Amino acid sequence: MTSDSTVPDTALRADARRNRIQLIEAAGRMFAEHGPDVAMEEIARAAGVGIGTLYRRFPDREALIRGVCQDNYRQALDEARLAQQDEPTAWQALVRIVRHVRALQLSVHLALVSPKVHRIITSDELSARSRAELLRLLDEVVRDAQREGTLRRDVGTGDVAMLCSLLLRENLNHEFGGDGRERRARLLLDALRTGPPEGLAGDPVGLADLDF
Amino acid sequence: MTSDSTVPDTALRADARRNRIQLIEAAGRMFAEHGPDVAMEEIARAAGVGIGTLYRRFPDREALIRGVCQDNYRQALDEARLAQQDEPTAWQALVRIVRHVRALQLSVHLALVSPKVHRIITSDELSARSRAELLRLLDEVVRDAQREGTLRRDVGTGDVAMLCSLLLRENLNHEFGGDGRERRARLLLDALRTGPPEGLAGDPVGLADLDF
Amino acid sequence: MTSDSTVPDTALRADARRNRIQLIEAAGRMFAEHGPDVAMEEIARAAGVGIGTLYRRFPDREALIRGVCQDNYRQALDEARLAQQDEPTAWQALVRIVRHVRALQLSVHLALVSPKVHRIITSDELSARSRAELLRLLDEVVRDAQREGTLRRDVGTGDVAMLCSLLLRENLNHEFGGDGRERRARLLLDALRTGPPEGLAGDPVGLADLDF
Amino acid sequence: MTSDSTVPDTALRADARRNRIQLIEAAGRMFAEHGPDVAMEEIARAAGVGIGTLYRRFPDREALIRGVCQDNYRQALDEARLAQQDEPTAWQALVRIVRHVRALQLSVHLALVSPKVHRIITSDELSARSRAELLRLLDEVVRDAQREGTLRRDVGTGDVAMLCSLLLRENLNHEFGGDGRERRARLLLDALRTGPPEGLAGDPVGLADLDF
DNA sequence: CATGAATGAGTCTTCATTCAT
DNA sequence: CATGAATGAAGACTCATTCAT
Repeated sequence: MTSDSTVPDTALRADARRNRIQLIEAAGRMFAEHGPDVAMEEIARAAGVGIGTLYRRFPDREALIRGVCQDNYRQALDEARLAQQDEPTAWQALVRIVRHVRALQLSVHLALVSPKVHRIITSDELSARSRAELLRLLDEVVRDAQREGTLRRDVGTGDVAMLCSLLLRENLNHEFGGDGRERRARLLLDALRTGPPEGLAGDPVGLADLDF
Repeated sequence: MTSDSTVPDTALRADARRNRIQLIEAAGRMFAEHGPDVAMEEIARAAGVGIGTLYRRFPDREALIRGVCQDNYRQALDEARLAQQDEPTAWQALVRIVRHVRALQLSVHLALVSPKVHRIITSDELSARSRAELLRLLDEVVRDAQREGTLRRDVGTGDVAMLCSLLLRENLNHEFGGDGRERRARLLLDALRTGPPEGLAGDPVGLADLDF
Repeated sequence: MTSDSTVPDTALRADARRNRIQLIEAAGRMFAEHGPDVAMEEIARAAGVGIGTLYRRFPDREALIRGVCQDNYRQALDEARLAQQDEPTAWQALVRIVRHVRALQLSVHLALVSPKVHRIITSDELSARSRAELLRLLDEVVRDAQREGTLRRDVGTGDVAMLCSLLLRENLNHEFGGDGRERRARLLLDALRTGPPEGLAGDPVGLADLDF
Repeated sequence: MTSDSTVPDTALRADARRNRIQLIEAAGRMFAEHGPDVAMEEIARAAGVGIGTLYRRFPDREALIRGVCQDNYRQALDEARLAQQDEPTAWQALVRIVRHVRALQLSVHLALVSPKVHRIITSDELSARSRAELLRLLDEVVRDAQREGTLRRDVGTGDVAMLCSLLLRENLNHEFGGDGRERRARLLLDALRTGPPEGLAGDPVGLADLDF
């Protein structure tokens, strides 16, 4: 669940490693709920450790954000690999990636929310590596799907990535109601398909359930 | 550019009204660049007034946010009305609305960024009225477009609104490079059309120019 | 009710004089209720004038405090003179002065409350004159009462003044309940009388109705 | 000198407890000298700690005021208990209480000075308990003295308490000069005695040495 | 003259980070 | 190592006073 190539897990005593994991998880939860400026002390409390321990593990807020996002990227990469391996067609792999690669949502949200966080994440070496690997994999799937004839030939991997990114910008807290997320994903996939649109599940969404 | 039905402009002395407008504009710029927590003093400086003047006009940060968003909503509504009036077909009106109603971007961004701001905006009476009017107008256009046969019949006004919202979640500052925005809008519109996709302008976007 | 030898009333236009009176009265009320630090703007509002008008009449807070207290002292002096004139015996005059010279309460309270105000009042020329006159008059009454044989000979005018001052320190707002004030005045007078104590009106005060 | 049943001293680290005591003492001194609105930073400086430490120990001004007054009440209660134990007659105990229970002076002064402080103190649970205990004790002494025949039977414990309160309203800073305080206490006690007044020590106080 | 808008210095309070226990 | 106490810089907000309308 949590890992960090810079500070190999095995270099830490069992209890120290447990603290690190708890901190990353707690920080992720707190960032999601209260934004990237939550009080460090709140995070420590949520992780069940003292503020001093937090700072021993992550020398400042920036390091903690990096830690959380690295964890994020690694999970996303794992999920994407599984999708590519398990699905019979490239299109199905793409669909699964687009619809289910949620792990990145927190990182994207944080970057979106704060220019400072954006800078932190884009300049992080470790995340950059996972990101590159992830895009390489997406690129394979995209090309395969185009070779299959299931994906429009006039879109590039970058286009697909941008649409994914759009989907990831869903609000972490106050979501649109109901099955909105699923409908949006399907509509976007329809935009990418060759051939006529699939039917949409559920009823058309009316004026209600909009939060803006 | 700026207006407010609660505190009619004409109730303010000329200089006071000018300050109010400058403050709303400066605040909008600063919120966009630095998020909803910019120092109030920075905003005042950007508007070229003293901090006291800011607080005289807007008793606290919340009031200022409300002011900015009310202004936003009103502009969005004006633009949407023009689109409906000027365009020959409902589909073209819809396209124009989807692609050009940018006025709301700041409000949506702010709401997205902070649960607190989300609460402030959704509970603001004046914004609520503009929002309702805007949705009513969108609803008309959607139904007309469906009657024309240009818009898929299995989507509702809410679906369209949600896709707009997705587009509005573009990043205010560090944009994807180039014509990304335009391509995304077109792809989304393709998802809504009846009939085969239009051709996309420009070249497929590759792996470069992605900011996550 | 209000007067000021420094700025003779007749030097002011009718409306200006009315403003001055309203300001002194409003300031007195606000000082009593909210202490000597009430916002100047509140005072102006209570007087029904703009803040600019207040500052035109009293160049700063200190001047306003002086104005209020001068008014106070003058009223107190008037009341004391009446007591001396009207009462048949010196003891009765003293009793009336001790029990009824309430006009000074606000000034004493303010001086008690804030060292700064204390300095302002004690250094005010005009108030000083009234105060001296008041003490001279009290001195006469005290000596007369001692000559009558109704007042203990081992107390001086200063002692009597101090007891008055004690009584004036009653709380302006949150008073002790009921007839406490009257009982306290009688008890103090008993301490000054020759001969046995008069009976106290009302029932002994129990533990209830104490606010400290 | 300082204690607090809510936050037992022993629950604090040695250095933290020392800070708490220093803060209460410094705050008491500063409140007495400059009123209940002294800058928090001044208090911190006077206590020799940083502003942050003050706020860690007392989350806001109100809490600090409560802390100071709780300390006050407890000291007053201790002194009163000693008086009751040590003095041979109830009258002597009463005299000692009336003349020497000075610990409360600061609390009474603060309550007198500001309605807000008054509210804070009267609504504080811990102070309320000490106050009740203090009054219960005074009640015993009053009844005993009446049984002894040394205290007027037409006064109640409430009357005595009110006179004490009057004495406590002495000015904290700019006192009347000289032995005024002692004379005032004696005069008040004379008002409460059965039998003829005791002689007053010192010379009658003249017109000088009056500060209003 | 009266008004109320503008100004900015002064306070309170929070929180990231450091360091003694 | 873990803890939580101490610190002070930073930012929100208030209000006395000045000045343009």
